Amino acid sequence: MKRIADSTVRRLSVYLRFLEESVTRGVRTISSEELARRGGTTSAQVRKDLSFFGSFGKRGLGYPAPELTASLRDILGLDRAWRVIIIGAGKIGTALAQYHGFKQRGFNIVAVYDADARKIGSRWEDLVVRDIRQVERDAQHDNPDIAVLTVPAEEAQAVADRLVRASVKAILNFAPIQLQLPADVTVRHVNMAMELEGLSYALTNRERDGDPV
Amino acid sequence: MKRIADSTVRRLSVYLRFLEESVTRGVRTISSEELARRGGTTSAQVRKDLSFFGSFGKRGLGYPAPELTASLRDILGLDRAWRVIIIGAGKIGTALAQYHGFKQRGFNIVAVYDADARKIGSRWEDLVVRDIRQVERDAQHDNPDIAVLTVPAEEAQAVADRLVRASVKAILNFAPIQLQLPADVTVRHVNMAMELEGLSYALTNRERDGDPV
DNA sequence: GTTAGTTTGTGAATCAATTCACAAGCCCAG
DNA sequence: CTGGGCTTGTGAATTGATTCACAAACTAAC
Repeated sequence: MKRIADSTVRRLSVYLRFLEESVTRGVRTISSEELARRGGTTSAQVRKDLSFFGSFGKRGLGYPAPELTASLRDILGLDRAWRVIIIGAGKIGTALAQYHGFKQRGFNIVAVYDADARKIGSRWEDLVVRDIRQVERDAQHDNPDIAVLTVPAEEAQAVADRLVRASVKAILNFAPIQLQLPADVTVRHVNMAMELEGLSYALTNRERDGDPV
Repeated sequence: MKRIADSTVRRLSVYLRFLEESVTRGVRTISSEELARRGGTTSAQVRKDLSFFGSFGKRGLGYPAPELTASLRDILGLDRAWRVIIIGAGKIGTALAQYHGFKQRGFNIVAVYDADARKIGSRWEDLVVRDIRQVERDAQHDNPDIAVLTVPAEEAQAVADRLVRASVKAILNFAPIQLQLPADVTVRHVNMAMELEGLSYALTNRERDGDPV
């Protein structure tokens, strides 16, 4: 199979969310045009994205919503539960750990870690904050699939190195630095400072880039 | 001036962060090669990105770190303070409101809104949670530049419409839906569910896409 | 002042993503 | 069971982003 672009996978996620909502509303069939409108793209793009994975629609009719939903869940690997650990029991880490939307979508938080002795041992719902230094050892029986990194930028690389030693193959990084990692580890970045700066740029250069004010 | 790609602006942000750190360490000069290594890209890419905005380096030597930092701050519009409002006083909104890194970088939170009567009126640091229904009126004197949207997906579009009426021109959207907005409003998305699903896809299809396991 | 060694800035070339455009296939009405 | 009206699936064309590759410009050493 051909390599699928990141941007394609992102869009599948967007389609899936809208599809799930449509299915609960009882929608049976949906067109690429409708998916495009709600996904902020074009119908050709939707059809091309889906065509990488197969032929899901009926000409003249559209896509069967429940079946397409199931196919996308399968493609994205969402029909199993993933074991997630959170590193960093600060503001963001806390908010994420308490957010139940993750578990609902199959991302189960199995442990929380921190380096701060004052936080280690404290309890959150049914989890106890553990010492980051035991993550390599813990990983041998916990087998975490995904690590969410919410530590300060200065510590992020060192923690990431630990995670690599613990055989974690996927990292969601909230620290505003580019992690240096082996090629078999997948990283996604969530960088609010970067997004805000992007907005700052857009506001500052509005005229330049041709948006009518 | 030519339209600058989003991906370019994102990278400038990354370069800036590393440059600021380098300057505090006393670094005087930095090469495109070094910026590339720390920014997860190539030296040609760094030079091309910077060349859209001018000629900042000296051949044979590299870029003067303090001057380049200042230029990037200027390009990104970071030499002024931006007025930010947060909509949604839930877990994420709370975490963001309390995060002082924003103010440090010139993004001042001037108000927090919610629709829930139980939250309205409660105090956070020096802010009082306001009723979302007054955002249009408040905007006339508060003049917010950027709105951070941390409300449930179902409400996000309705709130975004309010923000448009309040003349907000930039939105940072944490809700997992694609907002429909006029062309003169810039949106950036932070979608953790999407990023996690991207990791799920990568883990599921690891072999396919050629990463040695 | 000359030379060796660097590193930038940038057109040209390549690679990747998106859009176009239309044949093929399906539904439904009559 | 036939024709009109839609919508998919997909090569081809286009647009956009990245990488290549090298002349130009600088430093430092002698």
